[in-house]
Amino acid sequence: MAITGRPRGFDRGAALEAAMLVFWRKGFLAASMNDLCDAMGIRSPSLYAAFGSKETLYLEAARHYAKTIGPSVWDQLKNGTTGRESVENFLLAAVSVLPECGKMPAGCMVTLAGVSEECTDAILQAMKQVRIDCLELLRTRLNDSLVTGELPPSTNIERLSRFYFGVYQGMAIQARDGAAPEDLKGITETAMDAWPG
Amino acid sequence: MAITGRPRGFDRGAALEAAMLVFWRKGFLAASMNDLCDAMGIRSPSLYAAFGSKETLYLEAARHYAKTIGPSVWDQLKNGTTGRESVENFLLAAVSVLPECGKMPAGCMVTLAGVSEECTDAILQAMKQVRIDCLELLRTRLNDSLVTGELPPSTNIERLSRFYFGVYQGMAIQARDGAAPEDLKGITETAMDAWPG
DNA sequence: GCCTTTCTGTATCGATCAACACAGAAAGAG
DNA sequence: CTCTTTCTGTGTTGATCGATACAGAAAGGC
Repeated sequence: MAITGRPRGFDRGAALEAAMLVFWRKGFLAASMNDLCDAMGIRSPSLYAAFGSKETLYLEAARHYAKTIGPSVWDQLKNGTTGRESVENFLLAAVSVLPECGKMPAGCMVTLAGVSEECTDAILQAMKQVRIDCLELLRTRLNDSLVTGELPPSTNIERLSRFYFGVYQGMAIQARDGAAPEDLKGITETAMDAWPG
Repeated sequence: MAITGRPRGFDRGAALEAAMLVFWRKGFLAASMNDLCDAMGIRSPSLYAAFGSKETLYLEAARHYAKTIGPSVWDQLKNGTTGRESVENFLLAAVSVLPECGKMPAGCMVTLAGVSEECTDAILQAMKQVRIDCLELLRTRLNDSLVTGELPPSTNIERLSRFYFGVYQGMAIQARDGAAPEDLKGITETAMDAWPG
């Protein structure tokens, strides 16, 4: 069956990107349909036809964030010969990504989303799952360092991964408050002083 | 001039406390007048007569939070013979305050407020000022340890205070996600490993 | 050409938002 | 008692929310 009917008059991917930026900056509830339509350059019937609803648009925007923005930070956990180096690279990537930069809002969309009960249950659950997955990435990397002997056998991996995750989250909030990259870099360097050994 | 007129039929302080809990849990935007009136046990004309508007009610609720909840954590910075002990007491207080407990929502109202642009400018500015004041409390305490010689003269106080503030903020977010006190305690203990020396 | 299909623009839906008008109720002052 | 003052309850305001109905426009298939 060939495609037929009037073709869509806008770039769906570009519209999704624009919606992501609005949700990232304002959150789910504060981002009104007017805000979204204006940023996406379309009218609401086109939005609903292409994305379903405000809620499903948010979920897709969050997935888009996790695919395009997230990896620039979290993939750094695979970049490093040692666990310590990997974690430091991860935090340093956060230093350069979290501050406001051009059209990109400050902070992390996933970290700041759903911390207040302003979203639907589906959104809260989805965002929480992403955070669980992120924590798991840290846990996995640190566990690798445990089995290779880089970390002493007595190391509490759960505790250490939660700590570095918390450092990332704290940096995300301070970035929202306008912290400069050098401020965040200081946090990173101090956090690395807590590395075991 | 003696007081006259029909006396208020509700406890203003108790109503403010109830409003604080609603704002704390849901945030400014998601907390509707209906939510607030129900929790406070009054009708909206009484609310407006006693508190002005939703915005001024929020600001007063935030001040109430800063006077009643905040000190249980931040006053610990004065409790300790050394700076290290004070900071550890501060974080341990956060461990016991941040998780959900009875009617108290999880997390820190000030930390979670105004991270998304869902509030009025006045609220955003007020909350940011509170966070600035908190950071200053840490900076002051650490500087004391610098002048007493507990911390080496080369210590970067700005960096260290931002670090421990970030740890607190990260703990606040993880508490929102349901982290248990023992999870937060692990973060605290790891963070203390970063103490200079 | 015409038919079918899909998208776009206008205009609007009911619901909910924060805020308030107004009248009655509850106190003290005289 | 009456008068004044202040608070409470009912009901409603205009604005905005997310979401659509509907008609016309723009494409392919025939």
